[in-house]
Amino acid sequence: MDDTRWLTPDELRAWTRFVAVVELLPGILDSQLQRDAELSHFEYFVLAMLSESPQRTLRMTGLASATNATLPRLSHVVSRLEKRGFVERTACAEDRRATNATLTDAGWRKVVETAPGHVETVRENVLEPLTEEDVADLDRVMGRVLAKLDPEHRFNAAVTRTD
Amino acid sequence: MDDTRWLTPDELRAWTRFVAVVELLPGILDSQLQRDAELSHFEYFVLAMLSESPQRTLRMTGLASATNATLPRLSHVVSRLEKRGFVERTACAEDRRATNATLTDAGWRKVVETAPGHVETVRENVLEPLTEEDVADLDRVMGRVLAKLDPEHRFNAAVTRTD
DNA sequence: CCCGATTAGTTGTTGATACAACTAACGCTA
DNA sequence: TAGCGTTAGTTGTATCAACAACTAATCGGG
Repeated sequence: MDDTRWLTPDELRAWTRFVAVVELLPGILDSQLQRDAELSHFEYFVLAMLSESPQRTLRMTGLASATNATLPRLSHVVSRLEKRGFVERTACAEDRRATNATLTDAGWRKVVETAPGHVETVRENVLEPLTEEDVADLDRVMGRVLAKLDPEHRFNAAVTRTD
Repeated sequence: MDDTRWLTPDELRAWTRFVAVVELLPGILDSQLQRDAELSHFEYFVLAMLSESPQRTLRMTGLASATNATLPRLSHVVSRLEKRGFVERTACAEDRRATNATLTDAGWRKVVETAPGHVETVRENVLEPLTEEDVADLDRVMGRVLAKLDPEHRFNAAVTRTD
């Protein structure tokens, strides 16, 4: 009945630590951004993805897939960002079903002024305690896991590409 | 004005992949547990922490800190689990302000029958794509990050301990 | 022994996400 | 060009988490 392949002690310890970090990290990122920019990490991520896109514009579907959001979720978030003046919706010329989300100048400035604090948080909490070799190992290991979780390389498409 | 220490290309790539995994993993864990056991990952985690504790019992405060939950959040979750018969609240004898949360027999059975599927999901999505060396590196790197994020070793106290 | 401060926990409200249902537009085929 | 299936996006509802306010019990001086 029980043909479960349980984790070895080494695997268990690695997994336990990993899942702890996965639980803790979002809270760290969210609270710094919330405090300093009144942005959730996801909202910041949406703005950042747009800021790196040609014309600072992406289709809703493309943006959803790049941020791993469902379309309904993204639609709500973009509505909020639109109310705050950071994003603009424009009709898509080629396909009248589609909607383009464009980063406004105010949105661009928001990203520019928010990024340093965010980077500092990442550096302090994640990169700082790591050696150069650790960073290389992290990159390799996460690359392998990511290949499993996101084989299509949809997530964060602008930056993640290996090729 | 801009004395930000930006990320090097290597750091950026490692971070980008890491944050992608951090975004994707909770959804994977949640949906498997929701589908197979009607439990969120957090609910499962609460039950699992209790199952590993002496007398299958923990104070609310201790359970909150071990699961990185605020007390209000935990209180609500325990209420739900109590309604479903998996957990019982009992008054604490030594400190009448305190409440003990105890895993019931039904809760224990729930953990026992849910664990294999969960472990299988973890194995398939995280451990499978990794070599033995990768697992060791993951353990080391996460240990270092965790030491920064959770210096008190409160999270998952039963298993994470190094000593 | 009593009063302020702290600790433990619960409850209510507000905001965000998931899920489902819906509208609108495209595209293929007959 | 009519109709069916698919794709793009929005809107409404139910659930869960964060935050604040609250109650109750303990602790630590005077």
